[in-house]
Amino acid sequence: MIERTHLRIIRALAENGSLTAAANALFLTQSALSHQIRYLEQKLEISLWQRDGRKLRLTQAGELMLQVAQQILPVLEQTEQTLQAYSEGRAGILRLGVECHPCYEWLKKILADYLREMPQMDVDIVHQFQFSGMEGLLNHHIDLLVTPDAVKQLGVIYQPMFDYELVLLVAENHELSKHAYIEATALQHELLLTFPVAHERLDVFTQFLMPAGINPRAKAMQSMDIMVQMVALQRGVTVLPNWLALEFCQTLPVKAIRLGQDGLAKTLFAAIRETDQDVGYLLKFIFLGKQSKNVVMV
Amino acid sequence: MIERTHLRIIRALAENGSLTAAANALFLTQSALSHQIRYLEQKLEISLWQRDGRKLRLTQAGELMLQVAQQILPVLEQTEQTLQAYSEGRAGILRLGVECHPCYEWLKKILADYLREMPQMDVDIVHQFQFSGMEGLLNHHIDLLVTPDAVKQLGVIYQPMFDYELVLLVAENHELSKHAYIEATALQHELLLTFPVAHERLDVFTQFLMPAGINPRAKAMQSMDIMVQMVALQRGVTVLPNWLALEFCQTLPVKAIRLGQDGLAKTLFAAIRETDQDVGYLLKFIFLGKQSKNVVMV
DNA sequence: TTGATTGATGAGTAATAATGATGATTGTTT
DNA sequence: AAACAATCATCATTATTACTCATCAATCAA
Repeated sequence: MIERTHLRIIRALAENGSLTAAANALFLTQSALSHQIRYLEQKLEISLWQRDGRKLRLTQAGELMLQVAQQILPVLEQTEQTLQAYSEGRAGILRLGVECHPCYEWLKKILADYLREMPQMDVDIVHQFQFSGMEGLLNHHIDLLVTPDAVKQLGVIYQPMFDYELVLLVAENHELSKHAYIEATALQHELLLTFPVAHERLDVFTQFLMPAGINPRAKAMQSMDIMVQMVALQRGVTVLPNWLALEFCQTLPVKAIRLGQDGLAKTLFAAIRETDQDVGYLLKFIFLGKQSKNVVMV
Repeated sequence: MIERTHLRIIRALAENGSLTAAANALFLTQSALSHQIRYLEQKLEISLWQRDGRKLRLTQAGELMLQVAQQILPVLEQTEQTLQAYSEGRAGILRLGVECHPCYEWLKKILADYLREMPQMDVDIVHQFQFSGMEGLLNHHIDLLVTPDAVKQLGVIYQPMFDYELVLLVAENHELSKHAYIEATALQHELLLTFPVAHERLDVFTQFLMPAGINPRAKAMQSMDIMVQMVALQRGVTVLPNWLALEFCQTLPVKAIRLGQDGLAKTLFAAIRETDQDVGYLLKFIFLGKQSKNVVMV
């Protein structure tokens, strides 16, 4: 019954004083407005205005409609603006998932840039999942998953963002610190400090130690900073992304050493649902992620 | 851009789970809804939903639209209901003007009935006017004027509601109380207690005393009740509508006497603007006013 | 695999909205 | 007073928009 036009007409009439003026303001003819309101009046069996001389005067019903118009039209106009922002990928909620500790460290470096460039965006970071980050992505609990494992999955596409290398971190005066690189056997009798996750989810184990049949003592630590402190005090060794390791090398007596002759190369991927391939704010994140070398590698 | 249909469609989709179900709920075809949203999506360059299997899932933009729909649609629906009530004359604000004291007394008797029969109506009573009640009516400060003077006025029509008679009220043991009626000369030496308005606006003067050239002492009183008390105590006489006078006769030692052989007949009119001739809540008031004999004459 | 369900899409039709022309009324100016 | 300008209502016509029908593609269950 009551359509947006009717509200617009009533408001324009109130603002411009006459139907003709209102029509001009709305880029329509006076006739059009007259008809529109007439149809509504017929439907509702009500009078919205009365002629008073050659002007129109709103009836009580008309005044009510005007109030409603002044309440509703701004909401619609605001909504259109916000949707516009959505469409240009400027606004929305970026729901990010991160599963691994290095991913989270990397994300912290990236995020400030993203928020600076996308002032209308909110960001939710999820790192606890019922089952896995992938499941969170498929269930629409998150819209983008930062992961180093590009496991093939129907309906999900991956974009590589950031290449890095996992390196061993040892104390500067540790005997291994003299080597340019080490083999798995060198770790046989070391204490390996790790993030508190299953060994199957740690690349040092799956891609370096286990293939060589080596299984050193390991100790899970809650805080990365304490982990590194302990390395500096020769109470163990650990494995970190090279860009993190390099940072610590600058402030602590620790040294980074390549794992294997060729190093243990990794890539951070952005996983998104295939259906979200052209969602602006996701693409923007991926774009910034690909530029992250400049931000992360100080 | 965003029209009511779009909001209805999004809401129906959210409520019914599928487009087809939503279409049924709206008595439209699935195709119609699909098209409508498609056009809007094109206009706004935005996606409101995505296919997810054979169901649809709202995007963030769609969720925003849903919120807006849930905010706005109830307002419109409520407004239509209220307008419906307006159209049937059930709701609105009855802005009444009263100029004379007897009118106000009469109104007090009527009003309860009106409010009882029109539960959704509010009533404003205006008795102070810049210039006159008529001016208030023409300026749209009031919509109905209760007046005993049906002065011809362009654009204003009168409806007679209630006939009454102005009578003299004297103490029971006053010498005039023996007469069935009195002439103006009988008041020559009486103290006339009046409402606090100019004598030209009092019918006793204009239609009874002045034509006979009589000009008794007069005293304006603020309260009608005190005025009558003083009459009962022989401290003066006064003139009241017969139905008010009769009430006092039942509780106080006072008597009502006709003014002149034929009595001083009056009529209360409802004055409304010609343009409001078929405004329901005004007609209802006039209708009840015409039945007021039963209410007022106990 | 088949069949049923659901949504998208294109073409055609029905319904609605806008226009232009005209007449009536009102307020102003000559 | 009379002529004029401004304003709104109304009618007939045209332009636009919304809806339906038919059909296709994709999904899901039997």
